[in-house]
Amino acid sequence: MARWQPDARGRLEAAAFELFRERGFEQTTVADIAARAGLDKRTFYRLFGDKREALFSGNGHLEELLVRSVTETDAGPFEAVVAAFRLVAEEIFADRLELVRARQTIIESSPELQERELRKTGSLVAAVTAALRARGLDETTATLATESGATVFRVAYARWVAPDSDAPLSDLIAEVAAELRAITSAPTETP
Amino acid sequence: MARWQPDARGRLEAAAFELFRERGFEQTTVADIAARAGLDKRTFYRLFGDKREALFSGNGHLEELLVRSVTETDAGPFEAVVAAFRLVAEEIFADRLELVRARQTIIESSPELQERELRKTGSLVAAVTAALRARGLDETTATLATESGATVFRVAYARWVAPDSDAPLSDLIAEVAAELRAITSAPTETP
DNA sequence: TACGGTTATGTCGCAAGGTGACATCGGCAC
DNA sequence: GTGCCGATGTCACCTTGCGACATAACCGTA
Repeated sequence: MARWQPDARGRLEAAAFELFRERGFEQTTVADIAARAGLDKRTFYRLFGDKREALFSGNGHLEELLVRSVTETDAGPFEAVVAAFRLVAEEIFADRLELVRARQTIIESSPELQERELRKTGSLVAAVTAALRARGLDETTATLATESGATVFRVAYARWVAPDSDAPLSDLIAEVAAELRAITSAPTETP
Repeated sequence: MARWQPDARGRLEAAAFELFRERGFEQTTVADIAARAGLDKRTFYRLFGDKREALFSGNGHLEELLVRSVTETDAGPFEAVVAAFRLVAEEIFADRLELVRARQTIIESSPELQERELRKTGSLVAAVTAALRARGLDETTATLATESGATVFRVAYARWVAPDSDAPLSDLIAEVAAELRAITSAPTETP
């Protein structure tokens, strides 16, 4: 997979991450990234569709894990999705807090990157929904379960990434899921 | 608000909408849009931050309506959000099905526009969340209620826009909200 | 009505994103 | 070695988006 020098793709990702941290996303040129990786701009565009994509390569792995988890359980749809996110939290995020925070800082600094992240999570959600449907659930139920699960994850994730947090992500997910149940369960009428 | 010719902004929006329908988003150049509106490319960029923005101008109005609705009720957070979306459905969407469908077709044809839409709804959500917090709710509850409400809206909206739908959007929202309650209310264990 | 000031618009130039076409070079099979 | 193939580089190009400056239309006012 690597001929001239090993792992061109990996080098580009690393270079991009460094430069985005050093100068910010918008102040970094694709040519800069390529140069730091010892490659040409054109090569970057052959490996990544986009300048932004260099930051979003782990998503394939994530999706695979989520889909597998949701597929291999018999739990109710919402529970299955929450469990899948907790698995991901432990397998992928747990021991990478600092890295995740740095990445998050970069993303928050650029509207373009926020948009891209939204789309990425959107396609994760779509994949998980498809997996639920493959278990025989109807479209609406599957979508609702996945989206709610994703919302729970996002809220928990935001708490986890916050500078003063210390609870494990997986625990936070469980807590937030419980809160969501409380809010939606009974129509509260306050006169 | 209009000096040389009336409503430059409106003319640009209309031109963009037309051209996006005729040739597609990517095949349309900002210069094309400006030309059809009888203006210059540079003028377009003074009125819109982006080529994409030409499609997302109604959002201000929407946000205002949502925030007002959520602010002026005493209902529980989730109920308040759902009610706000139903109001928007009636006030803004109800009699514009064809327009909305055309717009949706355009958006679905371009990843860039999908990202933008995601961000737009994201900022709507943020505004509504802020409104709920102003009512004294804590961050997590407010976020969860808003995000869940938005999910309900999205699912209902998707059904409504689908080519074979006929039920009013507002009714669909109510139905989907009920389904969400069913899914999250009781932890289903299927051994 | 002539004036100056304000404001929208036009013109010009340019950096950067993104892409197609073609050249080149390293490795591999034979 | 020869020759092929795939990864990379080079070049040219279009579009987005923006800064700087020029221009023209409208406004109030004397």
